[in-house]
This record gives sequence, structure tokens and C-alpha cells, in this order.
Amino acid sequence: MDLNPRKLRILRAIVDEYILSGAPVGSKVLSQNPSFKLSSATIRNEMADLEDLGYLEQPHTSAGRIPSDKAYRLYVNNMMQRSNLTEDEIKVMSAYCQSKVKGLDAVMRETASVLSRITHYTALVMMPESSTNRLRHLQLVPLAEGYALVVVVTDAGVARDSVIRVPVEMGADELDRISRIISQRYYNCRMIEVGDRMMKELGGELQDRGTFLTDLVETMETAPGANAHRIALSGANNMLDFPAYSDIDRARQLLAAVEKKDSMYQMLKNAGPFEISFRIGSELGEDIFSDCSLVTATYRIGNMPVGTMGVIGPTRMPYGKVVSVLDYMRKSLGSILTNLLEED
Amino acid sequence: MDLNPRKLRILRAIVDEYILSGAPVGSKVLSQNPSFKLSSATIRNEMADLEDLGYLEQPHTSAGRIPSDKAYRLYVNNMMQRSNLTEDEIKVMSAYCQSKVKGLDAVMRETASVLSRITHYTALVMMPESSTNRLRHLQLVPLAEGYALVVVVTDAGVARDSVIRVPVEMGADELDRISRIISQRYYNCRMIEVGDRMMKELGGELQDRGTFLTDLVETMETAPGANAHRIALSGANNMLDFPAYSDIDRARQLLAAVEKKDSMYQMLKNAGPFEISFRIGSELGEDIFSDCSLVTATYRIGNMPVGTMGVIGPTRMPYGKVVSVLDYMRKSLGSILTNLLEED
DNA sequence: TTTAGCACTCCGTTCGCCTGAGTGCTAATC
DNA sequence: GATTAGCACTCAGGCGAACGGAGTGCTAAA
Repeated sequence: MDLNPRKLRILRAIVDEYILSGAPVGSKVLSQNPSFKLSSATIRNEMADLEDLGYLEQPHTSAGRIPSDKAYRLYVNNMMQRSNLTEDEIKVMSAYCQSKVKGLDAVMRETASVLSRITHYTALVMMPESSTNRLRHLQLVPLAEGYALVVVVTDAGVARDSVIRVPVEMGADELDRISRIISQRYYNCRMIEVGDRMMKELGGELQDRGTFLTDLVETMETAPGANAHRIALSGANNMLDFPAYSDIDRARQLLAAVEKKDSMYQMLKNAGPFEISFRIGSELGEDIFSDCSLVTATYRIGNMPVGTMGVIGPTRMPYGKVVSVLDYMRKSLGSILTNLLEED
Repeated sequence: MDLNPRKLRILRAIVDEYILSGAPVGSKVLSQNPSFKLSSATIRNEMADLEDLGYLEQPHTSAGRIPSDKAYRLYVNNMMQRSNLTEDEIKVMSAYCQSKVKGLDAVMRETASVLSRITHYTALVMMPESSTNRLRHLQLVPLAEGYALVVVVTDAGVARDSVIRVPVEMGADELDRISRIISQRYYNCRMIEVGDRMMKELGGELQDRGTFLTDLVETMETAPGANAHRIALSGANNMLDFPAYSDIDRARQLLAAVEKKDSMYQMLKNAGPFEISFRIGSELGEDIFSDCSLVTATYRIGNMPVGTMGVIGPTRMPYGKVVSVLDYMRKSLGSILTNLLEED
């Protein structure tokens, strides 16, 4: 980068100030900051340079400057420092950690809720999923004639159910027998392998059962992590707080986008396996989110990254604080899950 | 009621017109309607009367009239007629009916989604729950040492899971054994009775297991219908479409209210067991919904009402159409569930 | 290289004006 | 007695002019 230290300092001050105030930053306020011993005119010159270099933008001629996505990128990479959490925040988060364990679903929802309450943004938490998920139990429960409920339990600690057709002549006893066989034979096998093995090893025995085996395997595989593609979402309404979406029309589009959990899932997924990662404005690749940033954190069970949580807010969010919160939460969630689910 | 037939006709015309246009209705447009052979002056007099009686309101002196909640109530009780569904709507809804069966969760989500897409309002669908739900299967799956996942399957066709502590010395075998005993002994028992019976009948056998039995029973009971208090929600962003919420601040409050699924659940629940029921504006008892109406429909499994679905929109929604859609959907959902889950 | 000074730009707000829709009332008509 | 035509009055919403303020770029001096 061709930014001299003074330019860097000024850019950083602008980003900090803009995040704080939300209003375009003028040369005057910066020159009043005692840490700069420069006149506003000098700063104006530097700001003009920074604009030429693509770090700043001007909403209109007689306004101050606002940081560009490029500036935010530089900021989060090199300049940002984590901010300390307030006592209140820590209180909320540690209360959450100690709350009594209820099923995984509830933990995820609660995590999202805490995240959105503390940051005042929209929080997303992906269900844990991992290609190393292992089968704990499979149960086929007969429903109406010709139908059965498939319940799959993995070591990620949650049951996932769906309905499949079964041959009419298969009674409760046989379904139960099959359940027991599969549960025992494939206990602790990785989910990604179970399907293949079942096709090979049980194909003969069940060959006169029509598509039953195929259907069953497909059902099990479409839920590879037993939780595929499921996310908890909280605080969508916080989106309306920030002025970029005071335009009702945009607000609608945004909410509609957020409601599509599939695409939200993809956004989380795209963040990759980094502990903390940022996607800023245009980097998100969705027009409607061009004024938003997504900060994500990966949580682990034991040492294995199994899921991602994230916060979507305006590009001008206080990254330092958001990072601190996410880091705290990803560790908390990790240890909750690890204690609960680790291989025993 | 002290409304003569002419007043009724006028009131009805006003409601119809206002629902259609969204703008306060003046005497002139009504007098132009050829079905009234009255001058605008006459109609004005009648409108003044209707206002005195509380059926109409005037946003300001020189505006037309809009219907009050009282008028809408009269309208839905006595005047409204169901409107026919368009071909497109029927196409969407019947496609939904024939879609391949996936777990109950998916069916509920899809129902809500179809409802909100067709009505362009916010749709709520309560999971089926019934005090007559019967146990199909119980499975305790060991997790980390001292923890187990409780999976309960009822005839409502869905598994519900949560985690409980178990005595450390109970191994996988014993958990499995207990699962089998409970599943067999209480197969097809009503969920509301299972807890009591377990306490009585298994108390002795498990008395040296600490709070295990109590915990287990509690877990099973907090999910009486296996789906207690769960709802699917779709189209919340549609709320932003109507002008009453073009004020961003109100929009936020509204969305926050909608996000609280508990209170949404209560609103559905409060609707009672009627096939179709209306709650208009102030009748909803929540300030933030004072410009909204909730139309609900109860769906059945077999002959038993097990859940409610509803649509929230502005008080000036086209009730006739919404009712037709809800009626269609409640029957569709009912038959989907009945086919799938009926006692065999 | 930095700074002071100045003319200029442009946004957002405020204010007054005007228009159009709709009313209530009165007096005439059926 | 019910209905209607006519008229004066009211008020919300839209439009444009005027204005103040914040901030800039440029020039010339330090």
C-alpha cells in the first residue's frame, strides 16, 4: 500500500469517527482532535488524496467523507482493535452460558438471541454440522399404513425427522428390527459413509422391499449433519434501525432476503473456516446487502470446527466490539456443545 | 341493531370500497355507484348518522370516512361474502397439496409460505397439538457421559428432542432397555397420561436412580403435544407493505412483536376452536396491532381440531378472499395430516 | 510544506401558497 | 317529510422559494 503513516492515521480516525457518529466526517472535526497537530486545510488535502485512492467517498460536494468498502477492509485487517466488553454484556453472556441445557435447538436459538440483543444487529447461527458426524441411533416409527417416520440421531445431539413411504407389508416389528440392526451395525460410523455401506451391505437382504432402502438412505443423506442447512435467526427487525433502510421499500427487500434462510445459510457457509472473518458491503455479493457487513465466527466441538455464527449489520458497525462479542460467544457455544456432546 | 336497510347497504358499500382503495370514502363516489339512486347529499346525511353510531370515522374534517373496528365486525359477521379463488391461487394451493411429503416441520413451513404468498400478508401456522396425542416411541440416546438425548415421537408424526442428565452409571444398554420398555408399555397411550403412569408404575424400579425418572417425565410433559407452542411463520416482511407501517418506528415495533413467537402463539391460541374466526383491530388487545386483523382457521386431524393457522394483515384486508384461502388451506392441511397420521 | 482565508456548492428545513376533495348546512323541490 | 342542489368552509398534501449551515477546493501567504 502506498499510504504513508499520516494518511493511515487520518483514515483510521475517519473510520472510527464515522462508525461512532454515522455522519460524513469533515476536515474540521478531525483537526479539532488534539492528537492531530494539523490544520483542517492540511487534512482536507490528505482527504482528497485518500478519495483519489479509493478509500473515501463523498455523498455530495459539500459533505464530509465516508469510508469506502476498501477502507473498511483495510480497517478490519490492520487497524481495528478489539474493544473490551462492558460488565453488562459479560453478565448477559455468562448468564446464557450457565442457563440450563435444553435440546440443541434451544441452545442455538438462545445463542442467536443473545448475539442480537448485545450487538443490536441481526444474528445468524448455523446448526452444528460436520462431515465427521457420527450416527448414534436410527429409529423407524410406523405412522399410517405405508408410512414411517425416520428419526436420525447423531453425535451432534439432535434428532432430525422426516417421513418416508414403506412397503405396506412391513409391520411395526420389522421396522423396529431394522432400526435396531442399523443402529447397532453403524453405531458411531460417519454419516457420510453410512449411506454407501447400507446400500452395499443391506441391499441383498432388503432387495424385495422396492425402493425402501434407497428412500431411507436418501433421507439420511439429505440430512448429512442431521441439521443440514438449518440456522437460527434473531433480531431481523434490528435491520430497520439503521438509516440506510429507512426507505420502506429497501427495508422490505432486505427483510425478504433475510427471511430466505437458504441464502442466509449460504452466506454463513461462504465465510469459510476462519475463526473470525469479515465480509464487507460489496464483498457479500448481494445488492441488497451492499450497505451491510457480515462478521462471522466459527465454533468448534472439541477441536473440530462444526458451525458458524454471524452478525449482519451496517458496514459502519463497531467491528471491534462485534468481534469481541462473537469471539466470546463462539467459545461459549463451543464449550457448551463440547461438554454436552464430546465423544465419551 | 338500529340500522335500517339503507344504512346497512351504504355501510357495506363503504367497507367494500375502502378495502379496495385504501383511501377514505367520500359521499360522491358512492352516489356515482348506479346501484344507489341517491344524491351525494343524502348519502352524506346517512354517513353522518353512521359516524354518530360509531361505525365510521373521519381522519379529518375534509376527508371521507373510513370504517371503524365496529363496522368491520358487523361486516364480517353479516355482510361479507366469500370470494371465489382465482385459477392461479388454486393452482398454487393444489400444487402444495400434492407436494411430496417431508417431515411435519416442512409441511408446516410450506403451509405458512403458501398462505403468505397468496394473501400477501403474514401467515402463522401452529404445530398440531392435541391433548389426545399418543405416544409412538421413546428413545434415550446416550451422549456424553451423564447426558442423554430424549427423543419423543407421537402420532402427530414428529420427533421432539431435548437433553437430560442421567446417572453416570447408566450405560447405553440400560438406556436402550428403558426406552424399549417405555415404548412398548405406553404405546398409544395419551401423552397427558403417560407421565403420571410412569411415575406410579416405574417409580419402584427406578427409585435408586435419583431424579432421573422425574426429569424424564418432566421433559416429556413440557412437550405435551410434542410440539407445544411451536409455530411456523412466513411473510413477516409483508407487514411493511401497508401504509400504516410506513413509519419506520412502528414497523420496527411490529416486527419485533411478530418475532416473539410466544405471543404469536398466544394470539392464535386465543382464537378458539372455531372453524374460522376474526379478531379485528382493538379486539387483538395489542396496541401495536390496532390497525391489524387476524383471521384464523382451525384444522383437524380426522375429526379432532388440533391446530390453528392464521393470517395477520391490515384491518382493511379483503376478508372474503382471506377466508376462502384459509378455508381451503385448513382443509388441505387437515387431509394431508389425516392421511399421513391417522390411527391405523 | 503548512496554513489562513474566501468564494462556492449543495443539502435539508422552513414557510407560505395553492389546489382539490370533501364536508355540513340551508333553502328549494318532490 | 324526504331528497336534492348549491354554497361556503376546512384541511391535508404538494410545490417552490428562501435560508442557514456544513464543508469543500483553491489561492496566496507564512
